[in-house]
Amino acid sequence: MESLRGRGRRRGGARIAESCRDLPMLIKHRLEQRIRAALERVLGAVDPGGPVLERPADPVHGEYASSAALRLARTAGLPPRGLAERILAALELPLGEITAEVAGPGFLNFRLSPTLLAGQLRALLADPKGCAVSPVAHPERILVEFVSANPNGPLHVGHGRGAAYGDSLAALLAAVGHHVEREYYLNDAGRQMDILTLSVWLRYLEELGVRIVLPQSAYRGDYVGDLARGLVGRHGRRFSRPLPEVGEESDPDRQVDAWVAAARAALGEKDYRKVFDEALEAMREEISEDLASFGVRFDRWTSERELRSAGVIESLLDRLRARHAVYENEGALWLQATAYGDEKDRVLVRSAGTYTYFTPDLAYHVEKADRGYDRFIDVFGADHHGYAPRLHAGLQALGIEPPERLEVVLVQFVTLWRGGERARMSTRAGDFVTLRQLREEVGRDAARFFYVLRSHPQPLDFDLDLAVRQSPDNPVYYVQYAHTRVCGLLRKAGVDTLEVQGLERLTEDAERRLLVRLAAYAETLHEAAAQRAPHILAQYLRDLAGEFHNWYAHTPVLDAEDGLRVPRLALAAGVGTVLRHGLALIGVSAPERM
RNA sequence: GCGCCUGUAGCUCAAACGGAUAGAGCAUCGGCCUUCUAAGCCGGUGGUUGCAGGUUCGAGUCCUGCCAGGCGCGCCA
Repeated sequence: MESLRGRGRRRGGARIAESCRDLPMLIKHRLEQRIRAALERVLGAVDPGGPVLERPADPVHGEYASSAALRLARTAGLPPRGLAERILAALELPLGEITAEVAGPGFLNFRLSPTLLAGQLRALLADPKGCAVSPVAHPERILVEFVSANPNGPLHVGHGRGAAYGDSLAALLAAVGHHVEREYYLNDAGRQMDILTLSVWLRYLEELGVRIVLPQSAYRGDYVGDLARGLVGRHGRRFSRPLPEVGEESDPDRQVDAWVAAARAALGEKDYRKVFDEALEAMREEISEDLASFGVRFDRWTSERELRSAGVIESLLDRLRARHAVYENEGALWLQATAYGDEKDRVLVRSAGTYTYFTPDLAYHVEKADRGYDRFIDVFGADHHGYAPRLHAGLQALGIEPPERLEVVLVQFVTLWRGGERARMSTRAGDFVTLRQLREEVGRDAARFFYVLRSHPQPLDFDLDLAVRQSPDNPVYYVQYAHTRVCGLLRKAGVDTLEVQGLERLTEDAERRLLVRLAAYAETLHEAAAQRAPHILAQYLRDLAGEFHNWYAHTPVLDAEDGLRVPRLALAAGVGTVLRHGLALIGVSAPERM
């Protein structure tokens, strides 16, 4: 956990602080340290055996609570409440800022003073761009690799979840002070690309009037036909050849490989490469456009093909051989993955001489490690979970330490429902709803918010009919509307710069709840980033919007009684600032009017 | 068969290394627009947290065993 920089604001201070990184935004951590210190004074060095500080569900228990006395009562040989009293006596609280009391069976409850809350809001308003979020104590260079869908078909709604998750995660990590890069690994060299090339060529022949039968493993989505028609448009009959004769194979994989070989022979290397390149380029562009209009941009697209031609695979194999981590068996080259925690040894070079999917991917991860990141996070679909131990094994075999530098996050599947029925999603069969269709139907904001509202290890049911039909009821509008209302208030008030005095007078229950919620924003971001869980942020924003709507509906702002207008405007401005900041992190717009 | 993930209101989901009365949205029922945007607010109904044990002051959360679903277990990617 990060430690706080700088000292806390003293009570009653009207001055606006120093620089934003010195602001005491993480009250929680500051309080936590004091409690630990008090525990040590009372009991000596002990393991608190659990969290020292929690957030009680019920506001009557204060803003923070500690259950440490309950847990430590036995080892201390004291009744819980008695121990809590002693801890309380030993606690050096910032006087006038936080009050504490013993409650219930032995909880310590903490309440933030209006002065402290006012200071938090002041700090927030002084830093609208960064929301006064103090950075982590140890910023890391982090690479987040996500989506990385094979360029052999359009992105579908499953990829959309990975895109929304990965982008939001990267934004969160950056917001708490890490140096973050977003990367897409483009599998543009593998067997799947050959199969796409074959599929496009066969469709192309069909466009020219040849009767064809697609091999079982070929791609058959509509987009393949689009690619084929593009070829016809640009190149006419340039790729026209007699349909090759390919013998029957019982194994679909071998069958399609035979077809690929036949297509390559028929077209010749140059024309084969041309079809390949055009299909690849068209897919790459489509993917990148889809992502861009989904609000997702990558700092880097790493091409497998370029990695290969740079010789990374050969040097990977050399390094593995030098470390005696590979062996030959039945004509194939195997990684001794079982020696590094994997369930099975893994083939790197097939007996046919080609590489498996794993080999260039491992080389890619080695290249990432060589680039010097402190951490690289892979966002994978849940179907890849068996793949993580393999990558870890490969890196360990190379002596790349520590193992936790590679973090694999698994995002569960999206099940799509349409007309009350599950829609199957298979790239190969071309039977899927694309990310583009989703965006066009439900809109980018709603789609991104919906995706990220659910925790990523949880399978997601995406009901298209519902998402379309209920779009005005979608939670994203609820949050956006709160922002709109803030903008309306400030617009009507006609103020550019807000005075930040008198904030201590915001003492209504609803105002206090909002102040507390705003003060917790920074620690919420830290929590969400540390847990790799953007949904924590999304849920926070929804809660904040809810508390704001409630307050707004019952509290006059522009016509507030004596002297409350300015503080209330400031409070609204604080809400607007956090909503804008938080929505930006999850790629959702914050409109000024709706 | 083995491994990973999941099981919470009618539906979709929250619940921060175990904490106080398990919360939202949708749906449903009833109120609130001459007053800062009703894409809103207030209230009601709705729960044996899959089942059975265990650990302890305390379990949706941890352990064991069942049940149900998803995914994986390839010289596919």
